[in-house]
Amino acid sequence: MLISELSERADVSIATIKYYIREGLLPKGTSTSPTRAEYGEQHLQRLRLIRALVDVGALPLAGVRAILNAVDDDSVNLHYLLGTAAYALEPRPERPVGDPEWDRAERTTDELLAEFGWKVTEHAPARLKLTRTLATLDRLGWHIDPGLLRAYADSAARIVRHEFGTVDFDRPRAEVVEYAVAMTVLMENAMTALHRLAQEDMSGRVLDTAGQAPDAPHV
Amino acid sequence: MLISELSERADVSIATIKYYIREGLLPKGTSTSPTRAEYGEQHLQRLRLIRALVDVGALPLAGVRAILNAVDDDSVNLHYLLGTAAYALEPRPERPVGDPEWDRAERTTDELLAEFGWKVTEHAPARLKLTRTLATLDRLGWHIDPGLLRAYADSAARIVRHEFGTVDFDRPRAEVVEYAVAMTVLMENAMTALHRLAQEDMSGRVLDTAGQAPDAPHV
DNA sequence: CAAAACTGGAGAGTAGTACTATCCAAGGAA
DNA sequence: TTCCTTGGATAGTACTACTCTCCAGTTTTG
Repeated sequence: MLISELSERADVSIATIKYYIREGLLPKGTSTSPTRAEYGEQHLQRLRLIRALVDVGALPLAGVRAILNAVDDDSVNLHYLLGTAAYALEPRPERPVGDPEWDRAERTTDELLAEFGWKVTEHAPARLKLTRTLATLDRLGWHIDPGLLRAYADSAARIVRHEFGTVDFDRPRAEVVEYAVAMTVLMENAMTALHRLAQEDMSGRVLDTAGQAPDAPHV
Repeated sequence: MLISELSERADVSIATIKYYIREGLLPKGTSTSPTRAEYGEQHLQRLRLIRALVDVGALPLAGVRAILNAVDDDSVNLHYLLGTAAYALEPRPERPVGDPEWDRAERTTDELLAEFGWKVTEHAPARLKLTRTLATLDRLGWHIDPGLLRAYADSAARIVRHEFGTVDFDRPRAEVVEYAVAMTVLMENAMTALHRLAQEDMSGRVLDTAGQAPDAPHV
């Protein structure tokens, strides 16, 4: 197909497709004449994946590029690829030194990981993210209930067992790899959405709502 | 305290503090002379909350402003405030018409909400977010296992019960309100971080990792 | 008491991200 | 043959979140 058809089928403007090609997110079409190039189904699928990661996953293009490079590199195994996705999802926060809140948060994180027997690398972005969140809450004067944290971790473990149960590792690598990336990025969205829905339901049950509708934003 | 002390204690540059005041995120200090103004502890706390929402919660400043306006408005009850926070967290996605994937996803969302008995408004951003995520996965050719979705929802319900258990509704309103906002925004971070940590652990157990370390980004 | 440093306030300038628009000459379709 | 589309390149735009510079008045310091 020509670029115009690709543009229409993926619902992405030609200018944007050209931009993605320039930026190395999408491979070039195969030239058939000096002013014509042919695009295939794989271009369409890739374009849809990019849009999904950008629109739904809210990833910066640099992150998308990092993930796609790893996806395309056959020497990268799946565990490592998931790691790459995790890195792309989060800019690496640097660890402040001599910060009492950070040190306390780090201890809490380490204890939790030990308690659940989770083996993750020292520099896993998610580990730093958790630590930073706990340190920030501490700095704001709120100390998180350890039981709540354990409930989160317990839920995470349960969910991940479910997720891995749905992966068919016998399918072609490219397919498994794209599925894994979509799982990591998109289902995280679904999870936070469900969290907020449960919160809205619970807050409606617990709190007085008489006279105020919660369906109009207060901006 | 003067602006320089506020800047130092909150670890935010004077220029940025001035910018926040201009943008209406932070109230002015009380002027003591034409070139001097006094800032109090509440300025410091507010500044820390802004930084937490921006840095850890990755909220845009417009979203932070919307939340803070609702926090400061005593006529806004807690249920409504949580709704405001939810709106600030997500730009309202518009609903495409005549899109088969979207319609299927919407049906899945509605069924799930009905099954769990969650009462949420029609236009809840989280509801649209979930629908959009499911529609996107559908468009990419992956159909989510209903059991997995139910596992997510189940975890969300369990977590929210825990969260509401830790809130002391008898404390002063300002305190409860800030706690609720922090809960919504920051603990979501903690949740996704734990999800990724559980994923890394599981992927290390299930997949071959020989010869490759997952702790260096593939960029 | 004079020089240096700091203050609040205002406006302009900057860096990064993600496009979007314009131009061009060569090909193809009506 | 006339018009439209194409690939390729370059420049421009919109938005966000600061950051810088300037100013005149005010403290602080030597």
